Amino acid sequence: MMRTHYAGSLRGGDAGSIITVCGWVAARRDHGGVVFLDLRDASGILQIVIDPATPAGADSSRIRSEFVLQVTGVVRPRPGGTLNVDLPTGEVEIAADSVVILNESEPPPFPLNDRADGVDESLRLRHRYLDLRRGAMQRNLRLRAGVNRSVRAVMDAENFVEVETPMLIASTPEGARDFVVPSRLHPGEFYALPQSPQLFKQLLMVGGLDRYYQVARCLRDEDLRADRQFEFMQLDVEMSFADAQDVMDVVARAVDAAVVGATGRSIGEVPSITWQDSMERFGTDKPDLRFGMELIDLGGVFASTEFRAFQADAVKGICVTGMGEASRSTVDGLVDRAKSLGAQGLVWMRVRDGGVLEAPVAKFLSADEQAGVVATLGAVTGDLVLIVAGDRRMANEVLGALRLDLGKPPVDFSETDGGPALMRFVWVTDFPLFEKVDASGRPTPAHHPFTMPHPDDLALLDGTAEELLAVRSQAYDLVLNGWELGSGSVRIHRADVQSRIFALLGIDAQEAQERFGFLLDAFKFGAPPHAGFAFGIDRLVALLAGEENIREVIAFPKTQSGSDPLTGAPGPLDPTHLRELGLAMAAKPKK
RNA sequence: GGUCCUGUGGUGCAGUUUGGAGUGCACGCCGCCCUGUCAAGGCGGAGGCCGCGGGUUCAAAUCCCGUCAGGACCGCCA
Repeated sequence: MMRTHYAGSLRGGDAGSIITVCGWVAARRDHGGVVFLDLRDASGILQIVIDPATPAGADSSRIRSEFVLQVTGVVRPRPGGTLNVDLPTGEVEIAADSVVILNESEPPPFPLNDRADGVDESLRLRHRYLDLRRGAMQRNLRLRAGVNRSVRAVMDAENFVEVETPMLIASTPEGARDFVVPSRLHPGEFYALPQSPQLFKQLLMVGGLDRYYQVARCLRDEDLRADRQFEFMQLDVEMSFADAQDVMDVVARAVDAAVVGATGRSIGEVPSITWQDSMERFGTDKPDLRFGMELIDLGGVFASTEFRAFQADAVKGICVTGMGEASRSTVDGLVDRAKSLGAQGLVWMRVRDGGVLEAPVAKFLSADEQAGVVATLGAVTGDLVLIVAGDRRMANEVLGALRLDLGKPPVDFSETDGGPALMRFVWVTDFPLFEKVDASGRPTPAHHPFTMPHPDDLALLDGTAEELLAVRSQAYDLVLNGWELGSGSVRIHRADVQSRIFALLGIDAQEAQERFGFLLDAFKFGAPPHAGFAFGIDRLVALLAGEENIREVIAFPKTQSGSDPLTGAPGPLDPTHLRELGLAMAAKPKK
């Protein structure tokens, strides 16, 4: 046994014990005679005192940062006046009898304490094994493990069966770009890595598993973002003989358990909003409910306006509290931002005393219209009113983006100012079945092609493009503070309905049979009605950790360009390896 | 595919706007001093391809072009 205690576990009550601890040197304070060491292990930091007169003093001048030590000594209360209230172990210290240097260390390339907060991320990733020693990373990974533990406990308790699904599967060109793996035994053929276990979990329902879950790795070859990696983890759930509400209830219990475990606070009742309402009020399908600044329809105010720009499909506005004094360049920046988001322009108005509007376009607006803007938006002196007119979807999305730019609070669940931190979960329901309809009248699915249409809208499936876009699905998203945590739906469980949807999507019978024949076949043998959900573990953990970026909660993440500074991946394959796989480079790669 | 930001001793930054000697700050590192510190303190020292390449100029960390790397975003992400 190399140690008797964890360094961070010792308290005043342990005084008098003779103990052995192991860990890394976090700091060394050499007074010429007595030497203080801060010894760090997974549990925390403990002060070691080395008296030059003891055997432990022999090597003390050699010891440097990140040396690995085994220290034996007696726990003793710190002398009066030298207690450290900032340290959980601050009442005690170890008077070292013996210090064994288990390993030496070069000076670390960056500080491993809080000073590392600003260190270049690629340097941290190149030496991730050092970065992981830092308290912040230790906390994040332990938080992550706790979230996994909590959700598993709920799923287990509710009789869900954990089933693993394959990583090497057939490529399906729908949706995200697949990562592919060449087959050695079948030269010229490829496996794909799963974007999600979607089809398998539906097959598990046909297979009578009744309730399935998996903490599943998903892979998508799409560009990376602060909240997106090639690889990510989902709590994947599927339930037979269940409706949307059953699924949402289970997911809410799993998320609640994770949040309670992490923060001690329940998420409470999760409210719902329809997709339609979310788009109209927040200009997005993942609304951040931590603040207001809702989008207001000004169509009524400008119903018979003379102002050309407002004779549009939709006129919508937001009122930015207290921004009326913003500089012209700031406001011009908002105009540029709106244009870059696809707006024709952005009308802005400063609200002055008495509801007087100061704006370049004021002269084009009647007194009634100006008064209507102020009244409808509830604007007061000092506010800035922003209005976008044009296509309704565009106007909503542009204002939704501006709303976030101007109002989004930082990601932070810590207790601030003694008040409760803000977690605003919301279910977004009644998504449209189709995202858009192309020129030939062919729709693309908003969720995935296995989503059950809303029963009231089935008749619209034979309709015009406009009617197709109005078809609602039985799909639902869980949103937290503007982050899409996950989505789910009631699935199609009948071969005839699934074939009809495939046909609508332009997948003819032969193609459907080739790609998804196994699913359609399975549906011929008594597939139960089923529904499911999947939510992103990385995103939930990041939000619970107060991180803006999921790389901070992933042990070994990729950079934005998809490379790994630690291992050097991706890299070239040697010619022998390529030949074995039946592959040849079509062109000399760049670099 | 696109827009924007960043790149200066091991680390974090200032210096770039308005070209004039690698000039500065903090930390770390090395040496010496120091027996109660808490990211100890004092004194001294070492350490630089100003990401890389090209151009303009008498002169480039600084201006221009290109490129690489990292980041934020748009597209993309059923």
